[in-house]
Amino acid sequence: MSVRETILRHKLVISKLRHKPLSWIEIDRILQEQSALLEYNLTVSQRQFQRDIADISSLYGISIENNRSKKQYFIQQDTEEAERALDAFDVFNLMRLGNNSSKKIVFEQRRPRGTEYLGDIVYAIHNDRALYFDYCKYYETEVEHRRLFPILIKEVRNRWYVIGQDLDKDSLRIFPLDRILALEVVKAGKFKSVDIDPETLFEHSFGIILPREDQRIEEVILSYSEFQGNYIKSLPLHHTQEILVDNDEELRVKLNIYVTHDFVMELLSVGAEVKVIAPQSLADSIKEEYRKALQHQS
DNA sequence: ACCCCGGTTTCACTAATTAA
DNA sequence: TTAATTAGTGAAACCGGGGT
Repeated sequence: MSVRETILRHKLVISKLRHKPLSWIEIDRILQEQSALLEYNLTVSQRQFQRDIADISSLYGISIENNRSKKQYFIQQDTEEAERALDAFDVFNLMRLGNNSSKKIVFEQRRPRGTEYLGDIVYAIHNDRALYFDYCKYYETEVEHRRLFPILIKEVRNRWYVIGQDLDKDSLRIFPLDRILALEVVKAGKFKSVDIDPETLFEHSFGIILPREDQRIEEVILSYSEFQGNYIKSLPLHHTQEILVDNDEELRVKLNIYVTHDFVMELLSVGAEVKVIAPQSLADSIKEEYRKALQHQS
């Protein structure tokens, strides 16, 4: 009957349901078993369980539904957000339950990600507001004031970015949120029409680097070692990734993207695990990078 | 000692779905 | 189509903990 019990119950229900759908009878049984195991009483009435479902939905954005023909509850998961919500929920619980500086859980060290501004920025985008903020170009040293008309926010590799029209420079700019300070949402009606489709803007970009004016989308074919191929299969480089060959010698994939600097760096980061099949220009620039790297070492 | 609050249970009822 | 079963909802009462 404590808050702790409620949270524990939510966690248990979600993790079990995530594993497989369960009927109320089964859920009740699981809660009973766990109550015997732990020193908490997690058993509740079915009515309360209904409220839990509602609470879980509003707290974590995870929606539990019932399949009436099978009489089973299950987690409705057909969106990316739902998946994200579950991830966030896992981490949340890890941090809560593994509390008071347990040495058994090691989190990656990271700086604040600027996510505290996410809400404001989303609001500004929806309501055609401008953003005024200070931007630290190089960590903490110099700060410049920026005025931006935000168009979209995007997450790339655990970092959030806001993309918009710079009101002073009158061009499209990208700012990582973790270097934004003192953000203000300001009314700025006149800077409206920006001719950009957020859906397609980054469609063929590897990360958040926008292609140059004259840059073309290229068909990139890569051959990964079997070992590295497993990573590539589970976490595709790009949503256009297509598997051409998958055997015990190589994983060959095709991507349709702009070859930008960050993409080249990504390929370099796995060293000899990847071979560029096409285009030749990319293979050349990889070779060139390695050649320079060799020269740097005495 | 007392009250208040929030989570919980109980109960009565409705809605949806399946079985007959 | 109807009856039966079960999920879902609302209201009221209950109860334990925390604060005054």
